Amino acid sequence: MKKTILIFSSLIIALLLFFQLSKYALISGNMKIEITIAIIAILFFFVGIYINKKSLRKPLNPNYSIDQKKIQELEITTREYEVLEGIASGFSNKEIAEKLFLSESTIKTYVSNLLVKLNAKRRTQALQIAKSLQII
Amino acid sequence: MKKTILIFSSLIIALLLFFQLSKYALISGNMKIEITIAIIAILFFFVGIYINKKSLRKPLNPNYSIDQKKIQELEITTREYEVLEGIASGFSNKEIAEKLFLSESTIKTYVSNLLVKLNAKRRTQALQIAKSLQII
DNA sequence: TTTAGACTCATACTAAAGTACCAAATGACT
DNA sequence: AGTCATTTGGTACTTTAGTATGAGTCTAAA
Repeated sequence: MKKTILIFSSLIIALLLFFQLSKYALISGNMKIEITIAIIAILFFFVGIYINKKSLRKPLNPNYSIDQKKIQELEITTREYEVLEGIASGFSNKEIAEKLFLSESTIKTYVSNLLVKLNAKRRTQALQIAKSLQII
Repeated sequence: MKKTILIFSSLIIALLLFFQLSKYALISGNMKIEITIAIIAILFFFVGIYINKKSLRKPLNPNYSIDQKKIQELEITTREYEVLEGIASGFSNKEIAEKLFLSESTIKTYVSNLLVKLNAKRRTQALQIAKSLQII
């Protein structure tokens, strides 16, 4: 936010200076009116692009935030969620077990729990549902 | 593409007209130079914003557009891709077979082909890879 | 100090998924 | 006419995945 204010203030100052300069140049007859207008047009064209880019960057990222509330609502525990992440990464139960230092049996238990909680029949369906619920 | 050209041409024409008008207004002394410049500045500011939005809409949505070239590069056939979509929707081989009016054997063949082409060991990994390659 | 929830693991299954081959029909291209 | 890629399917087999059930540990709360 502080940065934005700084950028905008310096922008305004620069523009004011530019106006004064262009006015002086016109009065002293060193510059044609068309060129002045063209320069201003180009300048503001890019200012518009710049401002627009700055303001657009923020409302775009939030598409990727995970819904923590939903996870709690579904009563998905920490371990279960870790297993879900493993599934999303394309790991087998054995691989997930190795990564979490657990036995494959334990992973199977968690997977079964997840399938019930997500109302899915398969891990791939669990992924699809988890994505639609934005919990992954 | 045709639309873009049309918009730009009409934009250029409008600008040329505006330039002529502003010059006339200045010569006839009906308008002050500062006002003219201010109008031009504001106009181009918004033109810049508009153009930017137009041109940004394409590189932004493409986060969700599938990479057809990649699909061809990987030599994934139509049927194989349809099966991949079925997997992404969380369906079992049998369910995919029913939806495509094929036997489960055939689906298995396609799945195996997909796994080779996507260099994956499991269907879940295939999904993860397919997503990272933006082909799904 | 019970109690409930989360975490852990095991056994014994059944059901999917996946592999390795093979084979035949089709359609486009040479 | 012959080649090539695609599509389709089958058999036999191995490997994962998933279910059902039971049980032990630990911790925080009632």
